[in-house]
Amino acid sequence: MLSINMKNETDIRQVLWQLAFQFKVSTKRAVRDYDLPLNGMHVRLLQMIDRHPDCTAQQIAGVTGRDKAQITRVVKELESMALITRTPDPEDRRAQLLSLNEKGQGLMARITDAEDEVKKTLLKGINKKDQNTFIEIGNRMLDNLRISSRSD
Amino acid sequence: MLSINMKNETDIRQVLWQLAFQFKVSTKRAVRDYDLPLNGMHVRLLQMIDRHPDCTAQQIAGVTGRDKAQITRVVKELESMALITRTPDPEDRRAQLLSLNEKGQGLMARITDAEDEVKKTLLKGINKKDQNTFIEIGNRMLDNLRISSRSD
DNA sequence: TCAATTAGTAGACAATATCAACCATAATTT
DNA sequence: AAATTATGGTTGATATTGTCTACTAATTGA
Repeated sequence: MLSINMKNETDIRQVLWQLAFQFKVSTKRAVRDYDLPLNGMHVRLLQMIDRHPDCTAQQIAGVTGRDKAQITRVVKELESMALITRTPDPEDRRAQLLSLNEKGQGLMARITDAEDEVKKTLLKGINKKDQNTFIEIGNRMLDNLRISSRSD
Repeated sequence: MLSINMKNETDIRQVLWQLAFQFKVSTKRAVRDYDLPLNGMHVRLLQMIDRHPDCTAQQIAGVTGRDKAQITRVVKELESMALITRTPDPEDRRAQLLSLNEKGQGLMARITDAEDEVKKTLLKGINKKDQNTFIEIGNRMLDNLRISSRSD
């Protein structure tokens, strides 16, 4: 057999890409199964706003690494769906503070249910210690990538 | 401080999404820095074909989980860029065997260079054992997701 | 032989990402 | 204060990626 199989060894890239893709697909399906009229970015932003109340679009763009134009659009959609409210930042009249309204919070609770199911599937048979190890190593990788892109 | 921060604990979702996104961005930048006229899917498919010579579009769709229509399109683009060749499968005249031609192989070598740099950055300071642990746990998660989506 | 599958294609469309130009406000410089 | 520069957000254009349906040709199985 020798080293003929080298090209087939599991690559970190494969794992990352596949994992992200499969997770996205699973989440999408779960959200759909819960009859939530939301796409991936809607879900993502609602979560961000839920986690960071009174954040600004700019902050979300920074944390997620997405383009601010994209954030603007999704935020506008969420507002037109009456899920979030935008209030001008008293400290800086250019900025707007984002927060979930009641309807948004209700939906968020159902999103959480849907995602918890996916998480339960994802983590089946993986003990707490391994989960933490995975997250810890993953975060170190993230730091590596973020640092390198800062000094572009 | 108490448990006020619970909502901010690092979530496996955050790690997966961020990692995939940042990795994609880094790879894209690296490919661009090498002046390779390719988008993400081009790169992805070239890699697949390089790793699995004489594979079919269907196999790629299966392994990556992507829609076969999408594969068809990218394959056609790669062919029109004269990077791959399609030969009818003698065993099954519906199928076509994909392989890199000389130009494709040359490009592939440069893609590998670009991606190796990203990988080097990603894995900086993470020892081999941790890398393997990460991949191993990641693969277990992948199996979980794949199994669950089979029995839809 | 005939029905059910399967590999690939094509069209339409939704979702996500990127880029540049722009406005209003804020911060900085002179 | 006036001019300049930087920042938060918006808009438009466009590229890329993902999904769904319908279709053809070839294969498989009963």
